[in-house]
Amino acid sequence: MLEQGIEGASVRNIAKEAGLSLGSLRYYFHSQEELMKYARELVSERITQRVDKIFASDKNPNEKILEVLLELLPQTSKLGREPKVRLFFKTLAVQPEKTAAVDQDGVYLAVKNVMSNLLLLNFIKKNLDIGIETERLYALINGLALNSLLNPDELSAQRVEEIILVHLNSICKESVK
Amino acid sequence: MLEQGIEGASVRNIAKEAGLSLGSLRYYFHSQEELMKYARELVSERITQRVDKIFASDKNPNEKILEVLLELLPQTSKLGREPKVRLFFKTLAVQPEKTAAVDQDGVYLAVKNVMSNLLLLNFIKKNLDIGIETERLYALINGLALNSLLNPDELSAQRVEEIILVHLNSICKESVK
DNA sequence: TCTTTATTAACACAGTTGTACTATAAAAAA
DNA sequence: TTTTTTATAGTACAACTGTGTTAATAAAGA
Repeated sequence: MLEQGIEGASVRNIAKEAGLSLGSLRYYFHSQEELMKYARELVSERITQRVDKIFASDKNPNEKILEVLLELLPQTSKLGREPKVRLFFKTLAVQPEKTAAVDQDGVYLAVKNVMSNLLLLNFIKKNLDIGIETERLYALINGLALNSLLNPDELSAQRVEEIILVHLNSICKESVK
Repeated sequence: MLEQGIEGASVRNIAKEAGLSLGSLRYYFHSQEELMKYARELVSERITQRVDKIFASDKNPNEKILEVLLELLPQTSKLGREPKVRLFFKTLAVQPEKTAAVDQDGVYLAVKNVMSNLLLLNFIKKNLDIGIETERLYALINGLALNSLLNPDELSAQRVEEIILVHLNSICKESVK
């Protein structure tokens, strides 16, 4: 996927990349859909694990939350390949009859996690609707992921971080900076 | 594209949908890339035209701006198919060596237009970086487009409008409501 | 009327796709 | 040792892909 795009992710190419024959690969995965589903869930799990690890570290909350959000984006993730591949699957799902559920999206879980943490810390400005703010942040993350992948030059890692900081500041109280 | 997804957009299927033979279609478009480029630009142009039309209407600025932004999203556009197809092309571009330039994206032009209008009207809060706010709004629009297409049930048209209104209010002065 | 151009259709070619089936080798169990 | 799983590889098939070529038809111009 990273080298040849979605079209290159054929069963044959994947088998070749894995050093297996076509028959061998199909011994483990009886269909392409099964293989794709496994990969999709694997990527989601890895992202979730990485996010949990950051949350479990002993930094201050502000740093944690920023680091988590940056970890979800292709340009700024230390994980490297996973957020990019996740977006590939996401765009692949933009197909009739192939819609993947949101709940199994590690990024959505991470965003919800970030928001409930901000709420628990009493960082959120008054009169904000948490549901709407969660979906707004989730959309921002997905949009940044898409844009930074399509236009890495204009939307650099530093730029992405600036935008996320601006957004966080806009939903957090003045005192938190 | 709308019926069978990106994979269904083969030269043969398009010819059939257009009521032409394969040879006839290739008389006008010598390659698939040429055909795709034409369609991509056509969609972008239509969106731009629609946006210009709204800006040229005689409503009050607040209404215009909201209407323009809603027009860029699949669920809320009165244009109907174009924003959805545009997103298909956008996700199609998430492929190595196939990156389409941002400048020819009608949606990006529209967002820039919205921001400079807000600035001209003196609606924007003080101390905001216009460049960053433009990219933030552009990412939000693309994210909303992606999410509402993948999850039309949770992210309904009304919900999308609420989110956009919240975002506009967050970057505009208190007096503008 | 004759000739040139525009338009349509049909077929062929080489390549790729997902899937199914079969034979072979290694490992484990009896 | 024999038998049964586990694992790997190879091949075949039908369907599709983009592209190229060639023939036939309609329209327009000289």
